[in-house]
Amino acid sequence: MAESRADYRRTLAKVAIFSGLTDAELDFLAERAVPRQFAPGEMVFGEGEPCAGLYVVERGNIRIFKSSAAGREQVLSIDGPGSSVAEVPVFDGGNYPASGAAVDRATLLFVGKQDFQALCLAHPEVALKVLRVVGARLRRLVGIIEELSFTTVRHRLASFLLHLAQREATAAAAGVEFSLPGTNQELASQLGTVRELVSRNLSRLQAEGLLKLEGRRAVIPDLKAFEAELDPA
Amino acid sequence: MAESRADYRRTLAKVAIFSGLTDAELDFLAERAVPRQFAPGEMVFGEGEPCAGLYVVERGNIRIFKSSAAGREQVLSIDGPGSSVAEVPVFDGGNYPASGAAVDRATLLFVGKQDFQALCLAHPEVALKVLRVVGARLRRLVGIIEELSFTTVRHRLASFLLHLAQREATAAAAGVEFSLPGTNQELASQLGTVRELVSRNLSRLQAEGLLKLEGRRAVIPDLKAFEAELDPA
DNA sequence: GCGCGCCTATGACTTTTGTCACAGAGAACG
DNA sequence: CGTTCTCTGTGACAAAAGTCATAGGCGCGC
Repeated sequence: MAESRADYRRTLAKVAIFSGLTDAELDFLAERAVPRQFAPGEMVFGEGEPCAGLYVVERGNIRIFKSSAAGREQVLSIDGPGSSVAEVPVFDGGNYPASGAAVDRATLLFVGKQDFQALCLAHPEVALKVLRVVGARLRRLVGIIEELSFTTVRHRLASFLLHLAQREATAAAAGVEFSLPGTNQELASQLGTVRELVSRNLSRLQAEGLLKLEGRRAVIPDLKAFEAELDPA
Repeated sequence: MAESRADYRRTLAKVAIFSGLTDAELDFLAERAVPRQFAPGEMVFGEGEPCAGLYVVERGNIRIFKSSAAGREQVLSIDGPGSSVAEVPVFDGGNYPASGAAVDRATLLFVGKQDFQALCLAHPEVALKVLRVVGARLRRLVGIIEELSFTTVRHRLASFLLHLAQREATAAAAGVEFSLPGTNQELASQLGTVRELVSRNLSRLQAEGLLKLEGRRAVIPDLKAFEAELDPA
């Protein structure tokens, strides 16, 4: 038990909103944090449910999304180890604004609402850190709105691929190779569209020579040309 | 001077994030707040500019929006008296994520970044209140994403009209009358589309008998029927 | 290695959205 | 009163998004 508590503490210390806390303060949280295991695809919380507390990702990834009556989903963010999730509803007392589900096998630490609020009152800097994190989240949402409102599926897909490529980018290498994360369905729900359009647009980019596909491996032969595709449209 | 400072204090006291502060604390802010007047349509701040502080709306309305290279705009929110604006970039140190402009003749109070941060450190509850406000903002953004991603322009327009009508609603009256705010262009940028589609969809709703228009005055003859339009689609 | 389930690709089609051009209503102003 | 400006309404298109149905690939387990 003492050992796992030490583990939790290590996990918590890596989280942006808890950085800078003393060991004693981390222990306060670690003692109260409840670890929870999730299978791939398992729901962590559902949109509209009352919020009991926040989660910290220890292992795996969690996908935050909205779902429509027609069965479509729109991903709002995917958070990995070291991220915290659902800080917001903890504070405004409302329900979860969106659903959360494990992408893969994931371990999360649950921190109760009251414990967290107590911590914030005792340590004003924590609240400021939460605000920073929430600010980043807000920016991301604004970015999604911008993309949905102004750009085409093709553009969003290209921009998504570019981000993937830039992560992998080995300096100024000619051809960047990377692999497509998840299924086309999952890509679609991140881009705010449907499976078929992802498939079609991938084909189209390939036909135009901007992209080469082999299964789930993708290569962008000419990064410059690819980027140029994003500017005008 | 002392008089206008008392005015500022009155204004600040009405703002959600400053509620509960003592008179002395409000004075601290009121002394440092800088009043600024804006003409209709005038820019308050532009997307990407470094953020110097937040604004409190004393009179008038401010529109927060994104604009695209192609000249389209997407409104994120419209805030009236008693609202605060741009709290977020104050905390994460980044630039303004969107632009702000006065809708009508408006008076805003500017509160510098440092003054505000100092206040938050001295009064942890303030930070918690900011988090509540930001939480509401975040929910609204998620709502916009949901609508853009899942629904048609027609649906968004109908839902917008319904909200207007419900405000005006005199109990369970048969026909609700209200007036369309702003031009079709402005409506369009709130709904994430273009002028023509607003015009066309208004015509269509009218042709279907769900709506009656006379200039900018609108009447929904049968609220039930109108609402029913939103459920299935 | 065969079948099954899940995923992809794609053609054909509909609906929705957006663009362009232009005509006309209505207010604002000299 | 006529001019000018802005806003609306609409027809005619063009482009993008989404739907439906179907064929085929790939991996996994029995």
